[in-house]
Amino acid sequence: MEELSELLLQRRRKVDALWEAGINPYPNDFKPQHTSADIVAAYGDVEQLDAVDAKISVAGRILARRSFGKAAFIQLQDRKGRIQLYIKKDEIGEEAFATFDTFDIGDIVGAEGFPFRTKTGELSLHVRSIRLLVKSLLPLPEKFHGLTDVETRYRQRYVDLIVNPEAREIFVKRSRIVNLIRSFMAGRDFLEVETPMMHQIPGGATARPFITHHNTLDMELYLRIAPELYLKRLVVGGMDRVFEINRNFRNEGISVRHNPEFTMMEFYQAYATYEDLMDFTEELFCHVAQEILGTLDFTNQGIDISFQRPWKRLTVRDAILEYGDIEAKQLDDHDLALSYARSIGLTLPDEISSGKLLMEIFEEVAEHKMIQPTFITAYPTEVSPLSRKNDHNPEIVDRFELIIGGREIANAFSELNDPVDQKERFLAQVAEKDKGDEEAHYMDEDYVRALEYGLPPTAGEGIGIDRLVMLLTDSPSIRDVILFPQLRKEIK
RNA sequence: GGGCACAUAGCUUAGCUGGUAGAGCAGCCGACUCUUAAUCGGCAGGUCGACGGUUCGAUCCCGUCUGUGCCCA
Repeated sequence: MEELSELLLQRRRKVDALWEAGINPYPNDFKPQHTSADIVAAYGDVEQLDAVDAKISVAGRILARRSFGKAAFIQLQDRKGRIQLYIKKDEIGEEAFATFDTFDIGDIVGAEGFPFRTKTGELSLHVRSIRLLVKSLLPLPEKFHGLTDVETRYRQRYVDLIVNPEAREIFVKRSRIVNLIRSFMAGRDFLEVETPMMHQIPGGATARPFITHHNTLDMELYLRIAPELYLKRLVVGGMDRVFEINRNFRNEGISVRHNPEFTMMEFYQAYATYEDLMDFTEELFCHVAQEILGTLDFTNQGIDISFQRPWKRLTVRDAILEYGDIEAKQLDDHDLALSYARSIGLTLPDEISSGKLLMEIFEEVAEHKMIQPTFITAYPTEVSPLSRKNDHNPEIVDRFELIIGGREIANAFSELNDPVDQKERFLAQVAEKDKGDEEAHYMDEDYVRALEYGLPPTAGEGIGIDRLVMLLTDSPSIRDVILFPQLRKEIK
């Protein structure tokens, strides 16, 4: 048995005392008929409440307590918010008041009473009866500063949610954002589907996968890094408009922008191009921002961001020329571009390809500077093994990434649907993998077979939901928008 | 993986040049029938993240480890 501080022993003794008195400290027979928000909605505008003879019942956690000997106020928190309760000895009786006196901050109670206003005008519940529903054994953080230690906030999110209303608001907003996206997609006749999270061949992105093992099949499996190849198989199957909102897993570093598991929406639309998806993305993001924020102009971490359309569109090359300190002639010459890249601090091998070099320079000099929504287009073919080649220039593909606040938020392209070309691109990736590139694609023969049946001309897109939520909730870290972010093992 | 910073009571924290810790809230006892960071009186609560080292003596200086944050790869 662990040693408990006096503080924790006191609570445990109270529970023991309740059991001894024949009172269950964990009953489950109280049915609240109202929430704190119901009371505000019904009586928030009513000045004279003397005549109101409503019977209100609420349940929630005691967050604060102000006692006066024969009367007391408590702050009750339920799923909708907070409401003040007024408890008077005269009203509930001597015995009940003595019991009430043993209730602690953190306990969950059920109460019944009628609405009234205090002398200072605060809408409150005048309690006729109050019962303990759950005895809490652990003290909550203090009322004024709340819980600020970030480690505890992430490890014990339940405490964060109890004492920090702004934490709860973020997750309420997150839920609303996802719902808005779902209904937007449904409104465009997209079908929501679920494809495997466990892949025999990880594909659809350049990333290191998590590896697991299936015992009965005695087979290695990979947690998916993207659903892309399965969703496009569905388009082959005639499901012309599909989307999936779900988790991807990438075995990479953890930072304010990266969690090993994160949420993406991927969607595929047959007979559409990547250019159609730029318009689509503007419409979707503006719809969500308007509903969540009530505006298209907002601030994120102190920086003004505007979703006013149309959004800027730039090629990778033009973005480098605009934001970097390099001339076109220099950038277009491989050797000059390489020495430029090294001059700005990049460590690159001599044999780096032109496409990879271009992307390295782009990420170093341009990406983080693009604060306003910007579609970056004309990606090198060799870094885009699943994208359709541009009809006029086979060195680039019909692809865009959406950058907002200096971060990649979405990635989309017209899909490569030529099975011969796709097989060649896979083989090129396999060659890269053999050379030691752990992020290169695997060969997926079945995916090529699906393309051989015929993938309609299609465009597809992935949107990082966590990063979108960060943007719309003004959160500095991805951990603030993921309920239980990944952390190291807790030390005892 | 590299650099910098942080770890003191349940929570939020102070702690000088090295002499084994102080507060607010929460808690306990008492007073108080309209408070809202309620108020007033009293009390209790600490292996100073862990392990080593230096020292007569370490929360403090040094090293290693663990966890966390920020920056970089």
